[in-house]
Amino acid sequence: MTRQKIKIVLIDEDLRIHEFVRQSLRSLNSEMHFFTSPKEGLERSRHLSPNLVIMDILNSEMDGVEVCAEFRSSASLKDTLIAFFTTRNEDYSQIAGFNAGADDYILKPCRPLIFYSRIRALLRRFKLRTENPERFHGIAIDRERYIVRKGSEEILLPRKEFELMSLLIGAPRKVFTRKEIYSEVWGGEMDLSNRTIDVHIRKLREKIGENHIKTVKGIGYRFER
Amino acid sequence: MTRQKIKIVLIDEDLRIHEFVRQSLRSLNSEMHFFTSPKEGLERSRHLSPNLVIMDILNSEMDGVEVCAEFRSSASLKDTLIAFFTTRNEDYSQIAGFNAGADDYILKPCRPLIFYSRIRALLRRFKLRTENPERFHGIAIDRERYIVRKGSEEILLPRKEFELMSLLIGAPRKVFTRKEIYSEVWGGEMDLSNRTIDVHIRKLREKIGENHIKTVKGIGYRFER
DNA sequence: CAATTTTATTAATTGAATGTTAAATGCGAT
DNA sequence: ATCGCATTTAACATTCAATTAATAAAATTG
Repeated sequence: MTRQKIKIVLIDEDLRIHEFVRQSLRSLNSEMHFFTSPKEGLERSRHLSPNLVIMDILNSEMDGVEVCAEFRSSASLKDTLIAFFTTRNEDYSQIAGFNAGADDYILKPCRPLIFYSRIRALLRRFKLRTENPERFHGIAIDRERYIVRKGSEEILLPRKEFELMSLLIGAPRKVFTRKEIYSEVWGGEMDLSNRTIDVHIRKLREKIGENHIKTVKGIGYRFER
Repeated sequence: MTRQKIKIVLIDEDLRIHEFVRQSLRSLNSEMHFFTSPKEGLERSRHLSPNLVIMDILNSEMDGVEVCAEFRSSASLKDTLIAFFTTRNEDYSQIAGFNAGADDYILKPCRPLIFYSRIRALLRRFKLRTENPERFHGIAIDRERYIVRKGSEEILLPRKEFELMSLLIGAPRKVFTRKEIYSEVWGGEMDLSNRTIDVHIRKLREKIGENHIKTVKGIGYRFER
């Protein structure tokens, strides 16, 4: 099994922090995505499905705690590790951060090595969790190469099919409503007479096997196994 | 829900710290074991298999880092969460702690609420991994997966049955009138000659067992565990 | 205890949601 | 522009949840 790169998202308005994080974590084999706007970071994360998000708690447009809560309420992102990295060292701020579901709260300024150690400790736990064999069920997506793996087979999918697959697989067994699917994969509102989701589901079932995507009539679809 | 108690081991020479930890974590549903000697703590832990060990890094007889390394090299304890709780705030000490496999490094002194938040964040991650829903007994709905759990059984229900079940289970033992049921699940006014609720009740009883939904003649239905 | 009302049960019917295929359209690369 | 593929639309088929219908059983009432 090709070990997947760890995906890290950083959200911070200060570009010097981007540089700090890049440098501190350079020895991790990770793919990093940098954002200055929390809104954009959150939106892009829905598709990136990062393993770890590092962000400041203080942002001009959207509070980090809100962003954190958003992550936790999204089925496909609720397992994402979240670490706050901020100058805010007030008790209530830390407590609010942890209450919102944060996994660590690191104070600025911070030595690169300490920062690296903490992040590595987080990821170490995470890996234990994801390497747990019961979680790995044959089918996985490789966003970097834009393919879906099924055992040793590599399945090439067109964009929409890939995004749809990616969404469903992001929260196995969760039922995604047609609305959810449409807004996540296509964006915007769906008109009811639209059979385009069905057609894409059909093609996915053709390619990955008929038994993986179950339909829940009147609600939507869910991915299994 | 029968949830297994979290097992916590504290190793600290200072008895006031024992008290601090006991107080700070009292709202966790945990079973705590206190030790002043790291040797004893380590030995007893081999039998206890705690979920979390909190310890000072500085001990007269054995260094915390060594203890930590011991845990990590023991097959049965390598999944145990380890948090250092210490006054040693030198960089090299923290780094050594994390290198030895620690999951968090909390500095003394520390506010009880912050301490609690950090420990809870650790356990939150951990529980995701270990909490197995198999132990659950009773009936509950899982709207995300659109299933009803009965013990370890997962019951699939069509939409209306699911919504009806969801309504009844939302207020166990409350009697729902037919009118209430109709307006909540179907919407609008019910016409009296309508037997559709009865049929749905029948199907639910078939699927979740005959004894959970009681008829209150002339009024409606109520759900009991 | 009959008469009446209410609920139970089963089977048949209906209908909306989804499945399926093919054709039309869009769209990027050359 | 044109080719090749991705995506959407359209038309028709199928499925299965939801309802209705019909009959039986149980509870309530006088």
